[in-house]
Amino acid sequence: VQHNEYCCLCNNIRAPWGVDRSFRRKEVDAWRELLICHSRIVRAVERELEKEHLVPLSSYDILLHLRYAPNKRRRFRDLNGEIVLSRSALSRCLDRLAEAKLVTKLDCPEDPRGLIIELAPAGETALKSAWPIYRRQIHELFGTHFSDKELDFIVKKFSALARVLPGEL
Amino acid sequence: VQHNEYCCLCNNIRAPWGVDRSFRRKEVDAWRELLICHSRIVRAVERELEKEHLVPLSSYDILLHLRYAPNKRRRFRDLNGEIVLSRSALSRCLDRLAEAKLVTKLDCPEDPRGLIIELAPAGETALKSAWPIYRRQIHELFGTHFSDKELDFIVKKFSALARVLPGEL
DNA sequence: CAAGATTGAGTGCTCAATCTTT
DNA sequence: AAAGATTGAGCACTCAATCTTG
Repeated sequence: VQHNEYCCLCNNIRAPWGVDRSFRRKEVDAWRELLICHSRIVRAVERELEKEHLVPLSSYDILLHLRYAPNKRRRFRDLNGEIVLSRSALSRCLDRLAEAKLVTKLDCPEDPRGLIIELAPAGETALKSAWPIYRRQIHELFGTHFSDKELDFIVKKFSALARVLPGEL
Repeated sequence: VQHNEYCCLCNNIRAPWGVDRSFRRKEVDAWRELLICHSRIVRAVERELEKEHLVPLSSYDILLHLRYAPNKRRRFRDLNGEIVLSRSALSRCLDRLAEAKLVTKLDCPEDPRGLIIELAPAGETALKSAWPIYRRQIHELFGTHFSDKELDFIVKKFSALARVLPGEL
């Protein structure tokens, strides 16, 4: 893959229609490289999880939030916003997880409109099974290429960025 | 959004089923924050582009590669691998772009099996229209939060990582 | 058979509309 | 009207099978 010869997201001195002096080219370059790495790593991880008949990343994320929530329960409203999925995607993903008996849907005592999601035993098992594979993939495809200091930098900057970025909607 | 209270991808001292001393927690933390920022930024950018009736990121990426290719032409085979999309996704996206007259499909002289994609004038216009919006979004949601040195670091490390990562299967 | 590209079936995400309860 | 959650229609991605040419 030639990232320098052919551009992805304007890997050239000039913007598509000419010189654009008012932007930092670095910003676009950095963003482009992040996009490329992200897509490759995610694709590889998803393939590996699928191959081993394990839950996909989106489900993993949900199950893990539940695992560490008080009583292993969480309101739909709260999951939404903590999680990478959008509201409707979360709703559909929870349907699948409930169908597969990995989570249980419960009525909310305080608010009849509300929905409580509880981690089912099978959900915890699914989490345990997926972790070694996921962990190995993160290490091999990502972590192993960075030093401790570099990882500290990424954690610090990107968690700050995440807090500033718009969550849902 | 509470990334510290409830975990996304194991934001806790322990792995789901107990202590796992053999991995660097930093790796998972860094990966998690990248995932979150990526999903939020991409979602925001896509929404903004859509709102302005501009091409989505996947199309933008393809058109831009063509814009800087010799004669504004590129073989399908070559586009695949330079681009974020997978082979079948690229095929379908090119169908849409050809349908919209943003690119033209041509026969390949050297190899009858081959396919040449050419950037059409309307495609170049689409690129020009989308850039200011895209550029602004990258700046506001991403670039503005990093110093020059930090961006240099990201470009350096992630472009090196991209070269090491598996491209298309 | 391998390489280049497309296609069918299935899955899952998107927005916007909807329904229920406050 | 607003908040909480679901749903319908549409779109775009995935893998695997297919077709064509070398």
